[in-house]
Amino acid sequence: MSRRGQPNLATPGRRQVILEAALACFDETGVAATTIEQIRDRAACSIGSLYHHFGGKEGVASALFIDGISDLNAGLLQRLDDCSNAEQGVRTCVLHYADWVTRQPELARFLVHAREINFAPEARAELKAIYQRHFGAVFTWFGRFVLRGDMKQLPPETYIPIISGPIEDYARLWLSGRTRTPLAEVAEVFAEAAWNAVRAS
Amino acid sequence: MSRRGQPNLATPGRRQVILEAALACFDETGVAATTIEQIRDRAACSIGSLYHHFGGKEGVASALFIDGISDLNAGLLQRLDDCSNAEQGVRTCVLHYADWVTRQPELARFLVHAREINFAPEARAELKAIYQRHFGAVFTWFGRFVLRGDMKQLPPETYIPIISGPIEDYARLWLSGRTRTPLAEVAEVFAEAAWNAVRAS
DNA sequence: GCATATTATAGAATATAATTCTAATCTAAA
DNA sequence: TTTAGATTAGAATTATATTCTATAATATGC
Repeated sequence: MSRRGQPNLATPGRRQVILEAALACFDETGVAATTIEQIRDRAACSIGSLYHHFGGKEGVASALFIDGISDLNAGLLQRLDDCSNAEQGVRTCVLHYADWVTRQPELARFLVHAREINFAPEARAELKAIYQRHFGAVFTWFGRFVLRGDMKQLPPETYIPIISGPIEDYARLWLSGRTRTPLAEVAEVFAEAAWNAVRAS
Repeated sequence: MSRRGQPNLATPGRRQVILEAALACFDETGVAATTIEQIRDRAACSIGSLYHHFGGKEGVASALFIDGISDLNAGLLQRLDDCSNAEQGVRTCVLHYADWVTRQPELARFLVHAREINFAPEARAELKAIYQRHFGAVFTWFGRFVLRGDMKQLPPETYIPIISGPIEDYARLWLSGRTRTPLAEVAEVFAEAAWNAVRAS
C-alpha cells in the first residue's frame, strides 16, 4: 500500500491504456475540450502516471498522431509491394486510404481534425523523419513509371495532392457526418479520377 | 473616469479589433495555445469586453471562421458569374482558391488548421446554412453542364472533393511551410488536373 | 537471492488560465 | 434631458494544467 492508502496499479500496458482512453475522449469531445482529468478518469490512472509517460495532453496527442500516421503509411507501402504498374499503384493509394479510414474511423477522425497539435521539438523531428522516409519510399516506387512515360511529368510536390487530395477531402466529409455515403461506395470513383489525372495522355 | 480609474475605451470597431488581434495570435501561437489574455493584450481591451462580444475564445474563433468562409465563398460565386462554360467554371474553382489563399495566408491558415473549433449551436446552425446556400448555388451553376454532357456524371458529393481537394491539400502544404513553391506557380497544374478528372471523356 | 538503480505510480500542492459577475460608462432614442 | 440598452472594466471565482515529493514496482548487477 502506498503512503496515501491506494495500491500502486502499475502495468506494462499503462501507456497503451492511456492512449486508448485519450482517443476515446478526443473523439467524443474534441482534443481542445477534453481535460487531463477526463483522460485520467477513463484510463483509471493517476495524474502523475500520465505526466510521467507523456508530459501532458499535448504529448498524448503527439504520440497518438505519430502512431496513427505510422500505421497508415506502413499499410500503404505494404500494399504497394503487390502492385506492378502505375495504375495499380495510384489506385492502391486511394483505396488503401479509404479502407484504413473505414476500419478505424476514430483514429482517422483524430488524425484529420487534429491539425492543431503543438508538437514538442522531438516529436516534430520524429514526424519529419517519418514523412521523409515515407514519401521517399513512395516517390522511389512511382519514379520509374514517370520516367518510363506511364504517368504525366508534373512538379513533384503536386502528385500527392492530386492523387490523395480528393479521397482525403471526402473522408473528412464522411468522418464529420456531413455525408452518409460510405467511403467504400465512392472509393472507386476517386481511384478512377486520380488515375485519369496523372496518367500519360 | 471609471470606478477603477481607467477611461472607458468603447469604440464601434472594437469587435473587429478583437477579431484581428485574435487572428494574429492564432497565427503565431496556434488556436489551442493562445490565451484570452494574449488576445486581450493585443486588442488592448478588457476581458469583459471580449466576453461581451464573443463569449470566449471559442466564440472569437467561430466568428473568424464564419467571416472567412463567407468571404471565400462569396468570391467564388462572383467569379463564376463571368464563366460561360464548364471548363472555365472548374478552372475558376481551383484558381480562385489559390488566389484567395495567396492574398490572405493568415486567415487561410486559420481556416485550414482550425478544424477543431467547438462551435456553439447557433454558430453551427449558421455555418450549416452558409454551406447549404453556397453549395446549392455552386451545384445550380454546374448542373446544366452535367446535364448537357460536358461533364462526367458522378455521385453528387464527389464533385467538390475531386475538383477542390488537390488544391486545398497543396495549400495546406504551402501554408504550413512544407513546400516553398508558391500556389500561383502550380495552380495551373491543379486546374488542368481538375478539369481532366471531371470532363466528359 | 539480495542490494541497488531505474522506472512507474500516486495525489497533494501550486501555478495558470478561463469564466462569471457587479459596477461603471457610453450611446442613442424619446 | 432622461432613460434604456449596449459596452467596457477588472476583481473575484472557478476550472484546469502542471509540478513536486513520496512510495512502490521492476530490472540489473553481483
